[in-house]
Amino acid sequence: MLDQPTRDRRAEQRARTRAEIIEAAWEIARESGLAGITLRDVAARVGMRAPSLYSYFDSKNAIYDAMFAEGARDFLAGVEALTPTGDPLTDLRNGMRFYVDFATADPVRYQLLFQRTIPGFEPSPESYALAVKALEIARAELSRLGISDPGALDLFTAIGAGLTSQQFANEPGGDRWTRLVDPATEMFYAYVLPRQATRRAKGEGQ
Amino acid sequence: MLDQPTRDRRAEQRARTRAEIIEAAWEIARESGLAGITLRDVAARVGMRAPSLYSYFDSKNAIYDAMFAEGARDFLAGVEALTPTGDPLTDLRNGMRFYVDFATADPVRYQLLFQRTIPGFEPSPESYALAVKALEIARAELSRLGISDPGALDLFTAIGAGLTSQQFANEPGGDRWTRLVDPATEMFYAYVLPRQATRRAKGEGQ
DNA sequence: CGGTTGGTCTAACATAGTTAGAAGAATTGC
DNA sequence: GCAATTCTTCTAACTATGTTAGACCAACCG
Repeated sequence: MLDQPTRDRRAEQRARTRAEIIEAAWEIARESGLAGITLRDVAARVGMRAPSLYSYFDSKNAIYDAMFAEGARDFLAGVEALTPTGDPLTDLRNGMRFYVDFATADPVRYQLLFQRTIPGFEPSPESYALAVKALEIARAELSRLGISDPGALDLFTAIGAGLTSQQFANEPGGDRWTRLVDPATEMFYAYVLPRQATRRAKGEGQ
Repeated sequence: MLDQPTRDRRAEQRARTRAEIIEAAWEIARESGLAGITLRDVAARVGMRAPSLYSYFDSKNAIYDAMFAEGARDFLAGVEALTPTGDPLTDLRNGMRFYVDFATADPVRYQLLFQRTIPGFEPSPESYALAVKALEIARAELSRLGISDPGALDLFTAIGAGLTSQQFANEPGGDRWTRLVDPATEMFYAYVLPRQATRRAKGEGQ
């Protein structure tokens, strides 16, 4: 029973250091912006010199990618935690509200996840898949609410993205746009409702 | 009649060179992205070395600012060229259509004007004022259509911005979101119409 | 205990934006 | 017409940043 060490202490230490590096990068990003991250600063914050980071990440973009993956996991977890009530308007409102809250809770994270703002950075397929999965859940949920037109989902996400991006671009920290989540949801729902009814009447929905 | 030279040839030459530099910067941006502009490349394209550009612009960001101003002037000219028909739905559609077309016609220009994507770059007040003026025209137009609720304008711009940003972020070059301009406009109009009627009935509008 | 692996370092490179200061060209003033 | 001034361009260099090469040292493994 005392044979083979079940823990790989080396790997554990390595994972801890990686997490520490990511955390330092988040801190710097929140203080100086996403683009304000420099490897020398990150390294200094974890008590290293810049080149040492390359034992843990292949490149600066690999650090961004790890941050992206972390953010995408948080987003996915939040989406999965949404508990549909069955009332379409309420569920739509909660969905858009979650999106906007997620964005305003950590603008830097939002910028990394949903805006193409780091020159030369693209998330790896694995990281991106997390974000895609969250959207797929949203799509399935809308479908469950009877909104199966793909254009409707695109329109819905565009409204959420528009409110958020306008907020950040024109009045960061304020709520001039984000306070429009409820009316925007009502607008959207009022628009898709009759179409949905028509489709159902024609036997297209289910 | 032959006294004082009415033309300042020096200034004219200077203005020409400045324009040439800006044009070279646009070319590089369209080829390699906004962030792909390097002063050495720009200089090479106009037959100079990088430091010489500093005779014409205080910094790289000053070049971005001149590009921003040029784009904002184009946008403003387009907005002013919109000729309202008086039919609200048509005018709204034309307005959003113009915005989306302007964006897709030159993504790099759109990125510079409407997204915060160049680290450390902020348009100068003079340049920004041009963009603000365009929005002011849009606001006045909506007001003329009877839509005087400020939230309505914000919602309208958010929809346009959302469709555009989703298009660029998720399917650059395609039309999955931009083709939703017409339905989105109808959705918006159907939403504000009754409210507008109510306000008018109450004597709030004019 | 000796060899291997892994982590950290210093030194250095390439590419950026930017500055200093010299050299040359164009314009202006007498 | 020439001298002084101003403008333009250049080379050289500085700083900052991502990244690589290679040495050193400690920890682990047989």
